[in-house]
Amino acid sequence: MDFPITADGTLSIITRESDAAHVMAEAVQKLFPGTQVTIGPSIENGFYYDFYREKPFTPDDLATIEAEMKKIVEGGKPFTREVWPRAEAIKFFKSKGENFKVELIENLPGSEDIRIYKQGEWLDLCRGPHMPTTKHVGMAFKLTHIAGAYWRGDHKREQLQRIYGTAWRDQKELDNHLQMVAEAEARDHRKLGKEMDLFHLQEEAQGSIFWHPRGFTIYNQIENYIRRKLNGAGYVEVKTPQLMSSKLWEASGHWSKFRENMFVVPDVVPNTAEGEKIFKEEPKNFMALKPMNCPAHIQIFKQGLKSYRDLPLRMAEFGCCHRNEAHGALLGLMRVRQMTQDDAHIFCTPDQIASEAEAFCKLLYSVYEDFGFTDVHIKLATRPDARAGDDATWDRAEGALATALKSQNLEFTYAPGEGAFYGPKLEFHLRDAIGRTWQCGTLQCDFVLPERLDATYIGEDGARHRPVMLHRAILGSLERFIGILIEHYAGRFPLWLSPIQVVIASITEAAEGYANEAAAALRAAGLRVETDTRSEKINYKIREHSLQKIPVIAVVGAKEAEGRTLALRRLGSDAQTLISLDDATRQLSMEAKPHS
RNA sequence: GCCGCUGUAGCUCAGCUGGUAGAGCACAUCAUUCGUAAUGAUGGGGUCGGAGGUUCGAGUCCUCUCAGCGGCACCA
Repeated sequence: MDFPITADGTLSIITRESDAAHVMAEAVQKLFPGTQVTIGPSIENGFYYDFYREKPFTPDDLATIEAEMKKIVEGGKPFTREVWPRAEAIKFFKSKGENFKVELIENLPGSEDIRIYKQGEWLDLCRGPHMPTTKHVGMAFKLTHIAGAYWRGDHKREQLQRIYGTAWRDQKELDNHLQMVAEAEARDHRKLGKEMDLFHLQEEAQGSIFWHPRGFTIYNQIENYIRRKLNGAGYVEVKTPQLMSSKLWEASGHWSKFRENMFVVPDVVPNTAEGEKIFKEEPKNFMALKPMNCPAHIQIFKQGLKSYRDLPLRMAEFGCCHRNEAHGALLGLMRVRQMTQDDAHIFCTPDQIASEAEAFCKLLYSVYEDFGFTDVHIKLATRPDARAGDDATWDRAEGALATALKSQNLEFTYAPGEGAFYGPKLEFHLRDAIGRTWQCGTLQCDFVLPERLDATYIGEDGARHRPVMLHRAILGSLERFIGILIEHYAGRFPLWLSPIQVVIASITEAAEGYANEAAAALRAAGLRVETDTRSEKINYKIREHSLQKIPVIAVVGAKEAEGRTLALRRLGSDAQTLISLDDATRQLSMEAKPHS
């Protein structure tokens, strides 16, 4: 950096990544003439640059580009900063056929300088700053992958070719980083899900999960845990229909806005004869699999008269929802077409929003703490362009959510324009193994749906009033949350969640009877226990169950049978503790007791 | 949905320029009864995601299609 700082702001000392992006762009333009440059920011652990080129880059091109980059780095060309008049900059980039740069400059606010960074002959429009020379980039970089991306993030605009890379101070740092990426990939929930026999997916039900017995044990533990939490927090639980008439979705507004993502079922009896059309007649009425639970919950709310004394009414459902997600969006457990939300709707008065929002945040954090999540990223998504409701209502709703966060000193960032059409929302994001963040918890403030579906309560004044509806979920969907949980624990679940808590492995046939007896004792205490009495060596059994990430292996041989003891071995340790069967039962069942 | 990559036994993967499929693990059987991360032997198992095409002949080339993966877009 070779200019004084004149404005307030934070300055990232490390500009290596954006330097590397510039070097990459120069290399690409040298190797692939005619390629247009667009933008190339630094990102977490790396950088990317988007190029416009008819022919996409191939994985082989990456090595060629890297080699060219190394030449540029060795050249040690100084980065120099220039400020150009707008018109000249536009003229220059136009003459080079850099249409995207021209568009960028034209869209810069009039007051802003057109800053150009040069590295020898090559130059780029850039805010900067940069290090003194290209040599400062160093050799510890690597281009990691290629992807498509839209110009300006707009799917109606040109598709660009994005090249991602990562750059570090020295080879050791780079190796470290690559090593960490490899380790993170080993925690991938899809890989562990297969290895640990938790669930699977297949073509015939793409985007929907086949839960295996072990995976479903985890699922049930979590559902039961949330149920206890909700009971303790004053919720009531309901169950609503899977299929409902399109009329209800029309009334709620979802039919017009989200129909293309709904699974619609014609309300017609199909033909069964071979060779005939499936439907005799063009269907007139349609049903839809519910993509969300709120309209159904309002139907329950509307049964009978509600008084202000009934509010806040917190209605929960483990609601199974279907959304016809775009094919390219599906991803393991993280993005599915059938999901079960830990959903609830709080019907309340406007005065109650703040206290309910606050109580919800507390509840959410107590749940996340039980699972050991500390890295939670909160976003407050505000009014989108296409929305229902007037601005005064939006002001109130956004204010209430912000207040709830501030009152608990929770840090958050604004996501302008990303709210739902009916109201603003809080999003609670968690990270997966490779650092991607996923929305899990949410709290949404809705003044619109109660209006559309005509929910009312009788106020103190004897008149009908509109309740406010708070949509909220803590886990989000069981599927996604379990996906994140698998990666979070790297498959090593705490005892209360582990599908199999104890494996009793016998050393010889003579111990088989005692192994079964001990298993029965542990099961009677509520533990999930399996026995392994195969005629295999104990080393073999230990290895197998350790790889299966069984938290406790109890070895029994003649000695244990004789003394009615268990030799316990914990996952991740090779220490053995000899303990009486009675004590083990007490101790393990205590430890396996789920949270509440 | 868009761009790119991938798709071979239950799993992980090999199969160069086209000549009618291989390994390890797993599984089955037999032997072994062996104290804390892999006992040995034998055996069964795939037509190479699907459809079509080129060819005397295709896992290997071409077209279409489906799915998965990496991103992008979307996400009530």
